Amino acid sequence: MADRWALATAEDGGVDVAPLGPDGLPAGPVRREPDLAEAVRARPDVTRWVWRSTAEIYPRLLAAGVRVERCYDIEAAETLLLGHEGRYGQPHSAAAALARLRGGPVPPDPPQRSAAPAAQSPLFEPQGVHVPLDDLLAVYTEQQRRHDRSAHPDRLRLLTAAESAGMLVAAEMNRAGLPWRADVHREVLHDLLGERYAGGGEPRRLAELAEEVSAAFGHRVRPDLPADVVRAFARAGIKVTSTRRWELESVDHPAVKPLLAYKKLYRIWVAHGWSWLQDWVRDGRFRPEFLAGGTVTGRWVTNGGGALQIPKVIRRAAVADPGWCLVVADADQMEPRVLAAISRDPGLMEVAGRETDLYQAVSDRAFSGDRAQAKLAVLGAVYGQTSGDGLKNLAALRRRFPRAVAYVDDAARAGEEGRLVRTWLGRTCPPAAGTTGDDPAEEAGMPQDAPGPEGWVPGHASTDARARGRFARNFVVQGSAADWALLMLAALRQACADLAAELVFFQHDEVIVHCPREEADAVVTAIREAADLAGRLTFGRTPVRFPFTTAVVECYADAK
DNA sequence: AGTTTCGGCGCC
DNA sequence: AAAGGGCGCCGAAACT
Repeated sequence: MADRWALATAEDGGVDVAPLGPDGLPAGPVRREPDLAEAVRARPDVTRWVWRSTAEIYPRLLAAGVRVERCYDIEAAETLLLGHEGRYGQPHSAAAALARLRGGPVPPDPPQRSAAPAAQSPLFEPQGVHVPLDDLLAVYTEQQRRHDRSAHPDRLRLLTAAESAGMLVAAEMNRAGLPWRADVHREVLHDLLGERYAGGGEPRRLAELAEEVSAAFGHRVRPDLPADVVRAFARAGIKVTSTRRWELESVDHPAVKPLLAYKKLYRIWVAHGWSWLQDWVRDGRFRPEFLAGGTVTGRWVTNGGGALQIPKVIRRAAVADPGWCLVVADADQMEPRVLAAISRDPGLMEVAGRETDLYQAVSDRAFSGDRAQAKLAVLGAVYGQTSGDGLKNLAALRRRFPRAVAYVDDAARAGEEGRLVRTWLGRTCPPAAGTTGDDPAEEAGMPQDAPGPEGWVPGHASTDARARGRFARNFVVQGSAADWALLMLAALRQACADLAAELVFFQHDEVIVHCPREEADAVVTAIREAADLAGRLTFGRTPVRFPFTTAVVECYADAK
């Protein structure tokens, strides 16, 4: 039996399947099967399913208890290939790809489905899209050629495989959910916010703090309205331009303290309060919808529930099932390690070749032991800091790690000049990212670095172009880190397949595995091995190591 | 009345 | 000390 098969869904709920040869062409007759899940279940030796969209097909398989080993997601591949070819933003559906191949009107992509809170059962899946198997295969074989035509076909193929694996992991995580104790969550809310009042208004603690703020000003002020607060400070003779915390912190006025306390708690209340619990937690699981490849850098996003922004205090409610535990694993200083790997800077690679604290080692070499300064400098280089201490320290960083800084500087220049910028594996930055995209000069194809209405700024680039430069600078690091993280996840997923362990959470450089206590050691080992393997696969032979800090805990809040 | 943008802040 | 990258979320404000 061929290890690679193609699959196309049909209107009547059935599927067409066909084995593929090593060249990607059909190696046997197309078979019509009445049921998707049974068609896949009946072929356990298939190691890779080639299909249109994992997000639309795999949840149906998981619901029927069918797991697949690998897949090739044609629409995810199309997105990556279009970006790589500098055709960012063109429709990525299989139907659009086919139209481009055959000539003819290219259909726009269907609108994105919005998230459904867990409280509403998703009974009504949208009407599926069905592309005939022959058409899918035409797109697929052309995609193989497009991979081959790229500058680094091996890397781009790896990226497509990793993105496809990410789609599988996301679907499995969406099915599993993060173990969540609603009772613990309510306790935390009550401790922080006090009782709720009937009528749905502010809880007690927020109401008290609002009273304190009003009392401090001597008149009624609503702390949740920035305009109200700015006006109140003005009446008190204090000029503030916003109510951001860092600005208020330097203001000497008795309202500041309760105001800052209010804002902190208000945030918990509106974003992760009782209504969040109602909407997103069901049957002991928090169920966000993870979307692999949801950002241009390759980082994931979640649809609903703010799953990637769970405040530290709220993590108290993420508790393993009885007899199980959470293995919480956090990659140590992922971004500078990735910068070392992609820039091949000898000094930074040497530092990143140890598992010990990278920022401490950088500071020993370039900042006379001041770790905080070293960290600021490194992050400033990665984020494109333009002022402040980070910029000053950038010079020291450049002296000691010239290739690393040059690498991100080159990316920034390419971004400013509107050239394509890619991650290590070939994910491509959209040329106009970081801007509003509605600049008339861009539409008219004028030079991207023409001075804008704000006039010429030092650095020989418009404000817009410099924003693109910062974006591109960050993109190569953040995006290459996402490349590595995807491969790490894929490897970890395969290791967990032999265990009862389930991946339940992923956040850029952090992963949570829910497993029986007796599997914890095996999972910790699997994470370490997955990180090593991902480092080798992604970046080739480098001395750079990717250590994780792991914690085996019952409660997420107890990790680190 | 419904939709989009803004402000502020949570996470990395 | 000062405000650089990526996101999502919510209510209010600003629109159609």
